[in-house]
Order: sequence, then structure tokens, then C-alpha cells
Amino acid sequence: MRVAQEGHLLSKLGRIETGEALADRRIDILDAAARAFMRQGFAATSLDRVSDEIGSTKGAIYYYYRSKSELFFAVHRRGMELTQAAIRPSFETAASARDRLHGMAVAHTVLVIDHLPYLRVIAQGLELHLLERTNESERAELADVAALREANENLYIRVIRDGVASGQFRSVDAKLAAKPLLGALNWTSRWYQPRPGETQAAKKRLAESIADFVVAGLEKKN
Amino acid sequence: MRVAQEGHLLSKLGRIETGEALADRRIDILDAAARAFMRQGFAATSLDRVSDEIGSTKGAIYYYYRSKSELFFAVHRRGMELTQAAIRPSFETAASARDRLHGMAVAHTVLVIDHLPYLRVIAQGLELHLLERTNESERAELADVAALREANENLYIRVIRDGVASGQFRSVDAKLAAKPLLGALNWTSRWYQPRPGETQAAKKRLAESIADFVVAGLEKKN
DNA sequence: TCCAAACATACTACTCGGTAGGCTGAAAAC
DNA sequence: GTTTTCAGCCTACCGAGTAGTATGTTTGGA
Repeated sequence: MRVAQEGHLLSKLGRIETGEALADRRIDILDAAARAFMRQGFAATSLDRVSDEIGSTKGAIYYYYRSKSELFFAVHRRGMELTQAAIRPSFETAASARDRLHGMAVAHTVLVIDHLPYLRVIAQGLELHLLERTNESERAELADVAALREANENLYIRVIRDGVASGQFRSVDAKLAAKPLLGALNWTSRWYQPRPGETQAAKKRLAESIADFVVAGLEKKN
Repeated sequence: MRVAQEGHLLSKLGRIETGEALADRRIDILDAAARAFMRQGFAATSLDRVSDEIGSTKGAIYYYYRSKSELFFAVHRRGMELTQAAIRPSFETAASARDRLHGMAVAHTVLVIDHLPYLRVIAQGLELHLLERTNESERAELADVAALREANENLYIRVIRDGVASGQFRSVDAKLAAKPLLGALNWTSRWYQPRPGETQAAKKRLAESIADFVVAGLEKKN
């Protein structure tokens, strides 16, 4: 299937920083894994397919990752980190709770669109695939990723609390209200299909529309 | 693993209607499959595990279903039908769009709680697992189940349109607004964990809270 | 007694995660 | 300029698990 050994690709790129090149290669593999997991799910995705995606073989993957589940965890971790990086800026502004939440929801939705593979994979959840037959270190990583997920959810919970306290939002249980809110946002990864040539403005309009929905769901009526 | 052949279970139950007994057995298998698919997903679930769940073997499954994917389709189909049956009554009342939508959302959420295995499986989606390597008849069934999903979504779209027309709801694109709405509802299947001894009233309160959220997300502010 | 429904059992063919060992080219050592 | 080294893979393989099948078996009923 492969044409030939093309030599040291990284070196041919003239890279000096070995560490950086190594990290890039890891991300190449991660991107390919995210796309494959998105399309077929964890169990149905073979590592041979993942390595095909980057024109390589399974050996390359096992040089950078120790197991299939470690690769899966890495996809989740990166998805969570992307999410945190996307929503935190709006969370930290000095604006009202309403406006902060709106900004978070817009950023979140744009992120889903722009990084669909990662976001769809994390929306599928990982507990499903790994509840059984896990060893000690895998359970530790699972707890780790779960903590990241919780950290993201907590940003929403806190901004909801702020809105309730300031009287902008209805008097809801923030932890419970965050669930359908996140559902509305994460669901985007399930139905959205990338349109080639879709403008950034169009994405923004879609994100605004969804953000309007979740904010209105919490605001007081008058 | 099995203790012994316990004879004709169905006949021992004194069933007269053979057709009904046969249907019951099919549902037993379907329930077991739904639970297994819920916990491990389609690809990671072996038919041996499914048959273990009903204290039987793979032969029993293949007597009632022709393939693993047919069983998977059947789970989806039943989940969709349960959903339709749950939300249609509220949809068809003569009340306002707001109240009809609220009733649909409450019924939908209660259904998710009461039939978690089926609803979580359909929330995972099936296209994911079966996009490739499908034959002709499987693609037909896929389209069939997709039509059922669309039919459910259309009930929501129509009630949203009614609300926009009557002025109760904001002026939104109904097809687009239905997405986050369904996301908020379906997401329940992802985070909800059954509490033994949870009262029906407690379930109802949870469902009301989520329904309030999605209705408020569409209502006009004053 | 005989039959067929309703399974159970035993197999096959195949896939896939993981591993062991080999290869290669660039760069360091001399 | 030659030799050595070793990162970065590739190849070939093994063993475990599994969908699907072919055939055997039981049992209630005709």
C-alpha cells in the first residue's frame, strides 16, 4: 500500500527543534485519530486505519502512543483543553452574567464547528467505551479527563450562579440547569455538517442563534 | 455456563397466543440488546454478551434477528416509536404552542428516564457505526430509521412554527431552533443516572425543570 | 410416533491490538 | 571522509475475540 520509504520527513522539513517536530508529529497522529474516532467510534476504529490516514503504519502510532486507549484519552484531553481555552476568556470578562454566558456559548459553538472531530468525539463520551476491562493507569487517566470535563462544566455553573445572584436569571439550580444548556451546545457536534466555503460570518450567525437560545432559557421574562 | 435446557419457557408460561409469545421473546432480546449497546456501544458489544444477559446463547438471537445490525436497527426503531408515542399526545392537544411544547418536553424527558437504554442508544446515533461497509438492505433500513427520527423532530418543528406564528415565541428559524432544543432534551440520556427509589414526583420535577428551560429559550421576553 | 419450533453447540473465517525485530538515513564522533 | 549511532519508523507475526453458520438437540403438541 505504501509507495516507498520517503526518508526522514521531519529532517527534510529542515526542522531544527527536534522537540517541536516530535510534538507536531504527535499532533498529526492525534488529528487523524480524532477524525477516525469521529466517523466510526472508538471500538470500530482500527489503528491500521488511523495510520493509513497519515500515510503511515501502525508502528508510527506505537512509537508515539503506548496504546489505543492512550490515543483515545489524548483526543479527549485535547478536546477538553480546546474547550477550556475557547470559553474561559468570555467567562473572565467583567461583563454581566448574561453577556458572559452568551460569549461563552458563541465561542463554544464556533469551536465545535471549527474542530468538529475533537468535539464530536468528546461529545460521545469515553466512559461508555472503557467502563470495563480497564487497568489501574487507565482508570487514573479516565479520572483525569473527567476532571477536565468537570472544570469546563463548572465555568458554566459559576456564570449561571452569578446570573441568578444578580437577578438576571431565573432562580434555578445552577448545577442542574447547566445540563440542558451543555446539551444544547454539544448537540451541535451531532447534527452540524461542514459546508465547504461557509463564511466565518455564517458560522457566527449560527453560533449566535444557539447562544440566544440558551441564554433566553435562563433569563427572567421581563 | 448455562445450567440446563429449561424447556419451552414460553409454553410453560401457558401462553396460547403463539404470535404474542414470539413477540415477547423478541422484546426480551431487544431489551437486553438495548442495555448492552447502552453500556458498551455497538461495536464493542458482542452478541454472546447480549445473549448472556437473557441467560441464553447466540443461537436464540439469530433465530429472531438476522444479523447484529438488524438487532441494532430494531433498538433504534423501538426507541423512535416510544418517543413518538410519548410526545404526540401533547402535540395534538388544542392548547397554546407554549403549553404543547412544554408538555412534549416533559413527556420526552420522563421517557428518557424511564427507558434510558433505548434513549441513550438512539442519542448515540447509528450513522456513526454504519456509514461504511453496509449492503443494500441495511442502507434501506438506515433510511427508514432516519425517517422516524425526522418525524419526531418535525413535531417539534411544527409546534415551534405555531408558536412563532401566534407570537408566543421569538421569530426564529424553526428547523434550526429545534436542534439545540432537542440537544437539551436528548442530553439527559447522557448524564442522568437512575436513582433507586426515586419517586415519580422527583422525575416529574426534573422533567419540568428541563422543559421550562427549552420553552423559555423560545418565548418572547415580555 | 412424528414433527417442527426454539433453541444450543461447535465450528470457521476474519479482524485487530499489541510486539519483536529489522531497516534507514541523518548526524555525531573520530 | 569514513564509521558509528540511534531516532523513527516498517514488517511480520501472534493470540484473542467475534460475526455468522451448520448442525445437533429438546420438547410440546398434533
